[in-house]
Amino acid sequence: MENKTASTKEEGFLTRMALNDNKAGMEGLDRDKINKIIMEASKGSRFYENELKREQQANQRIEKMMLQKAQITEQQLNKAQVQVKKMALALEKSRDLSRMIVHVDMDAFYAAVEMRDCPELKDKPMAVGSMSMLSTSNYHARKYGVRAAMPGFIAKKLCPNLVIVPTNFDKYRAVSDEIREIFADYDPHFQPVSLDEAYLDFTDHLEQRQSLPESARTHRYRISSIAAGTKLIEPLKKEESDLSPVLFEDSPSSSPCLLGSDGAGGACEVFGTSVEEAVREMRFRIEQKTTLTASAGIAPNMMLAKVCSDKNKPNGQYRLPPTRKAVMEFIQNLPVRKICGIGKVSEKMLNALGITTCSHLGQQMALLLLLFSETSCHHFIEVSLGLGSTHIPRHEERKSMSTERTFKELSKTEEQLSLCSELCEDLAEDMKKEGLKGKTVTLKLKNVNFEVKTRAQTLPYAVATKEEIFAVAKDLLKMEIENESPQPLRLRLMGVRVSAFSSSDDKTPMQKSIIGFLQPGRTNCSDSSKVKHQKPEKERLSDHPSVLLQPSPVKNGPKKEEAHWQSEQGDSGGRQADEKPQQSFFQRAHAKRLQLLVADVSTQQDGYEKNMCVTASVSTSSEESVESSTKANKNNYSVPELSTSDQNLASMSHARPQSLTCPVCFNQVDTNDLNVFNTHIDVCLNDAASKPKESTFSDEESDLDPEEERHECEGGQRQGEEEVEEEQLTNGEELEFGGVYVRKGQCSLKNNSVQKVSLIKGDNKHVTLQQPQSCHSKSPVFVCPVCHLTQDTDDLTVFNHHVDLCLNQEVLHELKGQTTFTINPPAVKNSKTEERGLFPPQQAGKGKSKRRDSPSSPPSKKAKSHGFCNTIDKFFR
DNA sequence: GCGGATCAC
DNA sequence: TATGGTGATCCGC
Repeated sequence: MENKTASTKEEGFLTRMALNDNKAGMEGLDRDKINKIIMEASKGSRFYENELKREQQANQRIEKMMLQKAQITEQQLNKAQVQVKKMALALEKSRDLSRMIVHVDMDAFYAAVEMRDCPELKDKPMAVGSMSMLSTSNYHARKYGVRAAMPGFIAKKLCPNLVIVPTNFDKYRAVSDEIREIFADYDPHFQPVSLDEAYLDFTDHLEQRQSLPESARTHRYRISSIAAGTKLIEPLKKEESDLSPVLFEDSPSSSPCLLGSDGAGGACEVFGTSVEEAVREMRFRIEQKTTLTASAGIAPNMMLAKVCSDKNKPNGQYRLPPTRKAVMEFIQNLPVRKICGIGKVSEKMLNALGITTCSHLGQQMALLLLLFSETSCHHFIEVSLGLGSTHIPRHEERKSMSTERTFKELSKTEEQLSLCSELCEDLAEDMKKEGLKGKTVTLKLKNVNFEVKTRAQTLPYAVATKEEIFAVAKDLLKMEIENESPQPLRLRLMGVRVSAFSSSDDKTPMQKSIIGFLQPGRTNCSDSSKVKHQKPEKERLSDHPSVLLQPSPVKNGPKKEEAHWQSEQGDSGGRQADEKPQQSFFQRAHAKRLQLLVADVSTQQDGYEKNMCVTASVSTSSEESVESSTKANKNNYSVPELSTSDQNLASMSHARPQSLTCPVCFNQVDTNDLNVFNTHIDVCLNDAASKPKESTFSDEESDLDPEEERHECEGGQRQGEEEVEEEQLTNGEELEFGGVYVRKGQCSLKNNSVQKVSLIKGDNKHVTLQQPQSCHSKSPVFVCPVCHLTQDTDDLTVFNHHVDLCLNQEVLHELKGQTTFTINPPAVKNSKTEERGLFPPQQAGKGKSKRRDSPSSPPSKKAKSHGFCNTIDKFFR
């Protein structure tokens, strides 16, 4: 019995992890032997157990699907069949066989580059990566079952002689640039998929090619002594590498060289005018330029081209003729797993229905229509007809940016917060390079059992700086820590992602945005103008199993390492994050007010700012330690020193594992439930509204519990500074700045470093900026009066910038007619007409669907802002 | 909008 | 000793 369970488990694991000899160079291997070794190396590990769990989940999905299948009636099936026929007919009508789509894929790219640069590796089994993970392997190693995405230590068991070379992305990027230069000669709008892969549309080139003189289709061999057709395996010498092919260069050699001639140009080869010849020429040029080989597929659409490029790998090409007959024959026995977008799980689900090839897909379409989602079915039916994208999409804007890191178990809160802070810093740096700002921050966690969790929060404004991102990520992390307490979170990976990027307008000056809004009929080319297609009503079983398909490989944006390159290709202009934005009248007026406010406060900030310098230098050094250890060995993450502010954070979260700080009353709210927390804030805001001119600013310490108070006094080293500050403070003094009142805080206790600044808005509601909460806290804590989030900075300029951003967002919302932040009924009323007049219908619709909480709506995060009336007129009155 | 899951490279 | 990082999409809530 036990044996049986064990073997079932092993089968389950192998379903996911076993060698698939799909991959080129993997045919005819001793599968059983290889799988046995993989199993022995994996069994009992946490990874193994997690894979089993996932396998079971997949099986449950299949079971559910099979149950549904059993309930399908003949009638339903017939009806679906009619529908399928209709769909197929429509699709057939739209079939376009006129394009010449090429998919190029470098052979074992990273490994090939390393072999080129280190000839000793040529005859050895080698792989690129680390003992933890391999990126790719050469063909020699593949004979042993060593493949990409396999951990190096297992690969070593399969092939003890395996040489593992660490990755060198700079090098691959450089080679990739060379290849892409060639791609651009055939299709200037080619689409890179990764460093070593791209889709090209050869249609236009072929048209032009017909009238190209033979000389323009003639290319020299890089090394003249090598006869045509043989592979170039010698390493490139420096002086040779500069020899370039004749085509597309202002080459003087107008007359074709004779094959095998030893003249100045060396041996030449003349390429014909057909698509095969053109692709062969491109591959030839790649090889001459880089000494690396590429494979290519030629077909009338991208889906087929991708499959074709795999057909004659390595160093080969395959052309699928552009006829319906040829396409359908090609598809006939093609395993579904070969289709881009159908992965392990989808394959398994389809297999469970008896579908293994694309022709099965066509035969079972009616069934699939009843069992799968509309998106999936659409993809399936297209695949079954051999259809795919016939035009290569232009550069698409990225939708998210993230950074994540795997490390040895990390369980201490302060270390986790510190790491989180670093990830945010790295991410902010990357985002700055592309001038991105996003509204959604997502924290990703993987525990030591390989269980992955994501936690996201969407803000009403876009964030970009480390402080802004960390402010959110930190809260998300703390929440998870608290949820797990008293057990610690035992992490092996942490990641931070920012998405929901603002449109280019949001990144550019406010003035432009406003003008854009006010110009009737002009589309404000923002992300919100790109509205997703509304899904039509589904005509299927209500609870269908879903297969998550990647409808088109091209939809995937560039991988991170290509982002830079992409932006060089694309427009990218005028989007620098450090660009000083032109300010609108509104912005200037408001900024001035804030500056006055901040200047006043900051005269009391010198002490803090000095401390900030210390903090900054500490975190810089810790960044380096991670940076280097990450690059050298990802699994050797060393915990950096905590910055002072992070230590404070850590200790705070330790002291109060179940609480969040209310930005209004500054009491700790004993919950980790955001809804509860929001309700609390709502109550506070209501209180603040009903009790103007007091209470938000409390000059006694009753807000803090005794324990908190004691903590605060432990630090003590800032006493001197505190005293100076106290001298500068006038208790209860209010300063008015154009309708915004600032009341400087007072400190009744010597050691109390609490300094609160109340903004009293036109409607007499108090917004509080909170300064350091405790003596040992070297970084003051600012709570944004607009978004109410703790801003993890003690730099007033940064904080000021953040508040500005928030306010700007609100102004934008106002102008768009999104009235989230107003409580003024008239604003709601007005906005409706504005929506119609000024915005494209989708946008108006979006605003409508998004934020029309009825008055009876329960308190929510969105509602919490209702206490502040940040309408334009109120702000700038 | 969120979270889990799948997929590609 | 040891199983990645980045980006995208889909689906069910």
